[in-house]
Amino acid sequence: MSMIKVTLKDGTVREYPKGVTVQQVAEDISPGLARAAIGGEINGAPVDYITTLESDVELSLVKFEDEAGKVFLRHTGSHILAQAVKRLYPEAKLAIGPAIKDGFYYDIDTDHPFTPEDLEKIEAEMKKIIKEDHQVSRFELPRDEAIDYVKKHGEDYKVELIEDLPEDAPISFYQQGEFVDLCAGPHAPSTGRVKAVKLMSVAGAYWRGSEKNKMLQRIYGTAFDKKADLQDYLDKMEEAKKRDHRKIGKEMDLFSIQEEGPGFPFFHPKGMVIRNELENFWRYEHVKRGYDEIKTPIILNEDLWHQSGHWDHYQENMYFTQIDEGNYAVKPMNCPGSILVFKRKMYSYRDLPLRMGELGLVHRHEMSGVLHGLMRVRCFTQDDAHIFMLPEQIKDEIIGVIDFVDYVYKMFGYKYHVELSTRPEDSMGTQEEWDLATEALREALDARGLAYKINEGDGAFYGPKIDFHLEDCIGRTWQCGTIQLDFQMPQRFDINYVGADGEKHRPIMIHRVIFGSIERFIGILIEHFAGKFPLWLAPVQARILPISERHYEAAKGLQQQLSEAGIRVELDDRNEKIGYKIREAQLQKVPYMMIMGDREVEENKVNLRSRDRGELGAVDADELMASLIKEIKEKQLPQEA
RNA sequence: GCUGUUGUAGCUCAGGCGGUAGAGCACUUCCUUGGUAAGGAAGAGGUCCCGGGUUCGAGUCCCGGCAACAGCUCCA
Repeated sequence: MSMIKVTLKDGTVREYPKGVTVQQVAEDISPGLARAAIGGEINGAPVDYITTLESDVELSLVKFEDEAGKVFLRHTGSHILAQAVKRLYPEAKLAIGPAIKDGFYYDIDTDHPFTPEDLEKIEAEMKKIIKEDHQVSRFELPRDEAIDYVKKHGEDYKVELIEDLPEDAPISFYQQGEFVDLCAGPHAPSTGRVKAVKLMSVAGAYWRGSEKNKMLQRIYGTAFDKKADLQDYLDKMEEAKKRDHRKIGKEMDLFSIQEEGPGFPFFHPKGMVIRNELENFWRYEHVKRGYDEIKTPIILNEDLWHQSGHWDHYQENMYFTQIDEGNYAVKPMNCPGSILVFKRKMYSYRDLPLRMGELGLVHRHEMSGVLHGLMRVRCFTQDDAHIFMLPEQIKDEIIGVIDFVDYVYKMFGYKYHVELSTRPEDSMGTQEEWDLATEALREALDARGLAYKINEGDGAFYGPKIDFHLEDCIGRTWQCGTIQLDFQMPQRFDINYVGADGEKHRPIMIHRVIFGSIERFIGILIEHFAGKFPLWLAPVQARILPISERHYEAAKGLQQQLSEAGIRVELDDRNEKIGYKIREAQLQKVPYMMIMGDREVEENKVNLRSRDRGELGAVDADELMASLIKEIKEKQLPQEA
């Protein structure tokens, strides 16, 4: 019998007979390890416990707590789900069922719509399957036999999947008990390894992700190897949902979205404070970086949109209107307006780069199903800017914007990831221009050493873009900042500058936003801080809480003093106990509470309580004011106790 | 837009089998003047999302809209 060498992660080498399984190796290394681990990786590629080793390999074992281990387990979870569904609904056809972040799903085609009660039944059946502890085994079939096999079982979707597999790909099946599924693996060794499972929700999903195809039912679930981990996960999700900007927005009375205007948010007084602070900050930072500010109209003649290409490439997202006999459109983007401002006069090459910023209100007809609080709306303010420049200025300008975005996001304590979106199918311009533009963005990213992923075909219709994505409370990511390089609009609008040679030349254009949209950015902001805004953004920065009526006058004096210093302060002179007033202020996430009773009034002090750090003790009124102003000016982030 | 779920007081929610609505919080008034997360009492407050239909009678049953939520697709 021939022997093979298995090199383990720690460098030790062992010899085994050819055909040894990963599980046997694990058992051999340490008796019991096979219970603690779930599979392995060979050269970084995950493999099952049941995988047999045919030649010399480097093997590392995957444990339950590893990310890879969770994927194994959840993949098996999705098979258990499919098995349970087939037991309860034998006519159901299976599509695909992968592991995803935090769980798994399975797409199922059946006329029976799954209700929440059905999910409970299915989950109960899954627990039975887990208890039955079926061994998971793998087998391969030649292509024809594989197709016959799934056809025989009426799994039409699987037929399609096999037909689309590459010619030489092995076609593998996984079996657990009576259930067999086409699957590349890897899997947990047995269904009993899945110790905790929970079905989360059902939703529609198109077969192969195309809305032209039939909509299937997707059941989402999650699985863990310990019951306690599942509970932790559910608790965490519960906790995260408390940060939902829609919930906090209502509780703190920041904004609302009414039935009368789906996707058109209303900003309340306290929400406006945040908006205005952000805009003030935005203006200050833009002036510092050499931007001018403009404002262009919301409604413009239809011809303009023909010229810009929006008519051909963006029409289904636009709102239209009529004025006198003329056709007009509500702007979905600010660029054409900016270009008209550029075109009003002749610029010299000495004026470039010309950076024109605009807090521009745009309207886009988004499909009803995609609206989501402030994150996805139908009218929003882009913190836009268009940079007109010479070809040799491209790289520096892009880098300048990348640094600008980084500066702003870091200031809020955000983590972000970057994507580079390339040419979409519906687009204009030549491939050379697109290649050039894409390459310029790539170079700038590389120059800054930023990691990014490529988002194929997701660019704007006029150019490729760099996208900056921020996370919400439950880990969904939202595109905020973006930098788009555009060779098209300058041509379409025939804009020029006069070069050193006295001739006309075509400038190149960058479209960019930092916040993305003020609305979305506020949504992210709310979830990021869970409503506990830094002092400079807090709608109410301080609340004065007098102990009883006889302290009202001194409290009013302090309120006056703070207001005059520009601090947003409220006085709670309701006839309530101090504990009650503190509770309310705390729930409203007011950064500072100033308690005034006999002691404080007598000594011209306040007893300061911080939202994040609790009681801070008596502070002299003047000192207090100075420290508040400092904290606001420095835009300090909240400090936890 | 598609699939599923939901829509009752300002907010969060109850209302088995059809008989014109209830709780807690918030609000108003009174009592209480209380020192770091809810003092007490009384009161006011509802086109039960909208429009049809069935019925002697619809918050409840049927049909059609609208909106929200989860996901898909699409995007800042």
